[in-house]
Amino acid sequence: MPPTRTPMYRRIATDLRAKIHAGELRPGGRLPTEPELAEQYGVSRNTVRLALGQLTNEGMITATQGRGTFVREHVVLTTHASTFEAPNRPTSPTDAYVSEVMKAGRKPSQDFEMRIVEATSEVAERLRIDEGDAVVLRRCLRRVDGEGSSIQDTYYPMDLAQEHSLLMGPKDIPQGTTRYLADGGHSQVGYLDELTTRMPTPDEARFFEVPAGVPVLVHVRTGYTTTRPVRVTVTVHAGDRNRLVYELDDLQAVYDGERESEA
Amino acid sequence: MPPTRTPMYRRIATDLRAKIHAGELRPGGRLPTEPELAEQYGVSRNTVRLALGQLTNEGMITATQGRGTFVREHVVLTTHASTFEAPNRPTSPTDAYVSEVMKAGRKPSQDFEMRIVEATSEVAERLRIDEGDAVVLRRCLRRVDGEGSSIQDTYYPMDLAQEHSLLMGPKDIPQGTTRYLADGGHSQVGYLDELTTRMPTPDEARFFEVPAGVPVLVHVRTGYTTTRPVRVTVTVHAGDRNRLVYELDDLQAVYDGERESEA
DNA sequence: GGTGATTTGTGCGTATGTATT
DNA sequence: TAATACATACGCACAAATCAC
Repeated sequence: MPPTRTPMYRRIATDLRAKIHAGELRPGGRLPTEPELAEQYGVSRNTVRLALGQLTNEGMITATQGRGTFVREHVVLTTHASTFEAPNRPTSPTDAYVSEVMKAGRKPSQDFEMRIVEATSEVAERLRIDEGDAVVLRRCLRRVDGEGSSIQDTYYPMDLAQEHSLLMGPKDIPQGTTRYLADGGHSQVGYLDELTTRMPTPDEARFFEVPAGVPVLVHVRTGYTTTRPVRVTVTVHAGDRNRLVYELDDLQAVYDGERESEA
Repeated sequence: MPPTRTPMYRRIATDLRAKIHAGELRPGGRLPTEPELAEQYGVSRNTVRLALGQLTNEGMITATQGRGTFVREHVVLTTHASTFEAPNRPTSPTDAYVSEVMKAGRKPSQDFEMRIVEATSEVAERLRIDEGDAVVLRRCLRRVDGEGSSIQDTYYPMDLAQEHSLLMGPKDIPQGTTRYLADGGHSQVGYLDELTTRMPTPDEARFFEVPAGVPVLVHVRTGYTTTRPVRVTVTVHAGDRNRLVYELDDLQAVYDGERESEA
C-alpha cells in the first residue's frame, strides 16, 4: 500500500467522495468550480478534472457546460419481473409497465417500431434457429417524465409472426403479446431470464441521456411454450433509474404455513 | 445534430470502437501505442488519451503501464439465481456456487468473515427492524481462478442468530444456512430479489481488480418464512464476469401441456 | 432581447515518474 | 542498462453553454 505516494487526483477524488457520503455535499448540490477546486487543493485545473472524471465515471457527479458540477440524485423505478407475465392475467407487459410508472406518480410514454431483421447469434441460439434467419423485431422505447428509461427489443420467429398477423404491425397489441399468442395456441408456460450489466453504447447513452458513469442493466427473457421458445426479449435499462424485482414463493409451503398459524 | 463538429477525441473513439467490433482489433490484441495513434490521427497524445479514456470507461479496452493498451476479453460465469435455494435441495448456496464454478472448469475459492454490525437503513427496512439495531453479518469473498468475482454479505436479525449459534461463527456452514435455519424451525418459503447496477466503489474495484469501466451487478435477496423476513443477502458481482439466470415455469401449465402431447 | 461574465469542454505543448520489456 | 509505454501533472488557449444583468 502506498500511503504517501497516491496521485494527487486520486486523493482529491477520495476527499470529494467522502464529502458527498458525509452529506457535506448534498445530492443535487453544486460542487465548487474547477478553478476554485484547483486553488483549494493547490493543483492545476487539469488535475482537478482528472479527479472529477473519476467521480463522473463512478456515477456520483455530473457536469454541465456553463452550469457547473453537481452531485447526482436519482430516483429508481421498480419493475416487477416475476409478476409481469403471470399466465392468468390479461394485462400486457406494456400495460403493466405503464401502470407501474403511473403508480409511481411519473409520466410514461413509449414508441413502437417493427422491423424484420436477421437473427444475431445471440437471438438465434435462444430461439433455436439459425443465425441470419429472418425474425420479427418489435422495439419499444420507453421514457419516464420524458427521460429515456429502457429499450425493449422482442424477437419472434418468422413462422410464428406470420401466424399471428398483429405481430407484424408497428402498433401496440392491446391485450398484450403474451395473451395474444396464447389465444392463438402458443401459450407461454415458462421463461428463462438472463441478467448482466455493462456500460452503455454511445447510442444507448444518447437515448438515456446519461452523461457517463452510469451502466445499463441488460435483461434477456426467453419465453417458452411446452414445446419451443417463442420469443426473446432484450430489455436494456438505464442502470441508476431502474430496479428489477423478482418475487418467488414456494406456494405449497406458504399454504401449509398459513394453515398452521390458523390452527 | 453536429455531423462535422464532433470533437476529435470522440471521432477517434468511434473509429477505434468500430475497428474492435469489426474484428480488426481482436480481443486480447494490442492497440498501437499512444504516440503512434497521435501521429496516425494527427493529434496530440493528450487527445489520444481522451479517446482511450472513453473506451476504457465503456469497458472495451484496458491499459497497463509499461505494456500497452489491449482489447478486453472476458468470460462470463453464470449463476442460477432461481434454483440456488430450491426448498427441497440440501445443497447450500455456497456449495451450489462452488459446484457451478467447477462445472465451468474454473477454480473457485472463498473467504469467510463474521461480524456484528449496526443495520443500515437498507438492511433494517428489509428485515423490518430499526436502523442501528445490531445484526449478524456473514461475508463471503469469492474468487474464480484467483480473480475477485463476487462479494456476498448476508445479514441476520440478532435474535435469530442467537438461536442458531453456528451463524455466529466465522465458518462456512456445511449444510447451508437456509437448511440450517429450516432445521431450527425457520423455514424460508419465499424470497424477494432486487437487482440494480452501478459502478464499483474503489474498494470493490480493488477486490475485483477491474481497471475501470466495468460496472457491478447488485443482487439483494430478502428471505422470508411464512411470518417474517429472516435474512438479507447483498451480492455484488463483477459485471463483465457474471450472468444471473432465473428460470421460471408455470408448473401446472407445463404438466397440462405434457399430458396433452402424450394424448 | 442582448451582452458579458462564468463555467465546463476541447485541444495543444511540455516534463517527469514508473512499470515493463 | 536502455528503450519503450503508459501515468501523472503542469501550463496555456479558445470554444460553447449557461446565467445574471
